[in-house]
Amino acid sequence: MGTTQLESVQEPKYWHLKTVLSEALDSDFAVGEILPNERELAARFGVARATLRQALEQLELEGRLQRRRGVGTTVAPPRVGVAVSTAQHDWTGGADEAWQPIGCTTATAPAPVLAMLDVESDEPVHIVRRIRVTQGQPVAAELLYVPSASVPELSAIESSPSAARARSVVRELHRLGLDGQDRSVELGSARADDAKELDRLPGAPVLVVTTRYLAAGGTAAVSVATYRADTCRLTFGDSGDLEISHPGQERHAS
Amino acid sequence: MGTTQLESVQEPKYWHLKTVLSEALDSDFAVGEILPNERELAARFGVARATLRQALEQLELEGRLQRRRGVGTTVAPPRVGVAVSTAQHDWTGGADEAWQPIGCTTATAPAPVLAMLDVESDEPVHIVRRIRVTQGQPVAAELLYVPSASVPELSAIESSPSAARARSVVRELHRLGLDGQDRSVELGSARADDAKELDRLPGAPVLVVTTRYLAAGGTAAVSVATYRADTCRLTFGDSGDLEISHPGQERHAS
DNA sequence: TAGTGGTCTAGACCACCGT
DNA sequence: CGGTGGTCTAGACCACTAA
Repeated sequence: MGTTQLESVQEPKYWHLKTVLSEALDSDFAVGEILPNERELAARFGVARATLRQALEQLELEGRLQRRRGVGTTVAPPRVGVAVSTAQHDWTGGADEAWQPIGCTTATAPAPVLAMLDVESDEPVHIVRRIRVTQGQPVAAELLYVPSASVPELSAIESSPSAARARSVVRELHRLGLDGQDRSVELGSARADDAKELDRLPGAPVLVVTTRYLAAGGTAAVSVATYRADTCRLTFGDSGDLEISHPGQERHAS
Repeated sequence: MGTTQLESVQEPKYWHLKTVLSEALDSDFAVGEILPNERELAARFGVARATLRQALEQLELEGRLQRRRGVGTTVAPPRVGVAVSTAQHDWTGGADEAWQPIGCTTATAPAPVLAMLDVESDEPVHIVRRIRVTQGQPVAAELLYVPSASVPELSAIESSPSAARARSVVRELHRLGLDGQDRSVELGSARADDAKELDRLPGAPVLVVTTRYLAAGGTAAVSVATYRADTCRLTFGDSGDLEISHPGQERHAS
């Protein structure tokens, strides 16, 4: 009769811990503040460190915490909204929020990408490496696969430096007007090279945005961009191709 | 001199394990096949079970494996592409791929949702619960927040059954033509109730799609949909509002 | 060098599923 | 019931950062 939910102790410890910590973050901590270290937190809650870590991992996954080896655990700022639509493809460099070409190689594309490109399996394509920086922080690393056919004017300058050739490829790509673009988003884990660019450890959760750029009835290029899942909120502006506003830039815990 | 990368053994065991397993999955296993259990796999690779589990978790995160308590670990099929755009909002029920209204309550919206709605903090809104099913599998659970002002014709029938009222709200919502929709995607972990609908454990990784439906110059409704991150690939059709095709329905390991 | 988070171990018990 | 994955423990050592 009087038993108010005495049976529901089936809840795992780490899950309960996560809830408690989450509420503490809302009320007792400011953004950027550093938490006590894991060993102390574990002792304070009377659990093993592995259990405490399971809770912290969840909170980091949700973008509430940020952990750095050798430093500590800090309260993360709200996720930054990054626009993923309306031809950011048109900006090459410089601006405060833009893609920065890093380098360019020529090789055959991996199978999943090949399936989206209109090229032969053994035909090498340009692979441009770009980094997206927002508010001083790297948020995404991209591989842009561009068939030679899409940038016919690029034959002679093969021996130019990698970063310069990257810019050339992107510039040439601009000359093709885009007819549209297919896009998909899925969860992934950062490869070693992506992790390095994103200042994360390998295996960190990322949002993989695959974009197929359509031009002249075919696939002009394919982009595979990996966004930091802990710090990013991808925004899409479907409002009738109007100017995209910056919707939820400010959002706080409540 | 002749040392070819002898120093790079800094790679964590679980990371190397993941790579080895991933390649084994590509070559030696078919979709749906069950793997040896964790204790045996750990023994076979000469690592602790916790380490083996770390590798399996990564592979599950990437949608390569599916694990079910009491059953075992199976090879997952390729992720299913689910369209997240172009008014699926217009289908109420029945079709093979659609939202199924489950129930409806009336309460005040949580703070983040409130910030997107044009209502007072204490004003209750309709909260419609819907499930999205694709190919017989539940892929998403949604909470649709609808201010009373958006569905003015709905006053009298308060006492109808929950599922019926859910359908009514959605039907009424259709009468407003949509002017557009803002959408964002971020990583989250499944709440207990969502996890139940999605046939997953609480905390499972999900893609949270937040949509703001615009009508008559204001926000007509806000949808918060949580998609299973392990089985779903969200697709967006930006190709000039054309008919959306079903792009990567077939993709295999290579 | 001291302190942090990241990795790893070798166990134990529990919740769940099918038989 | 036996077997599976899920949770939890109490340690140990390592890689990294900053003072």
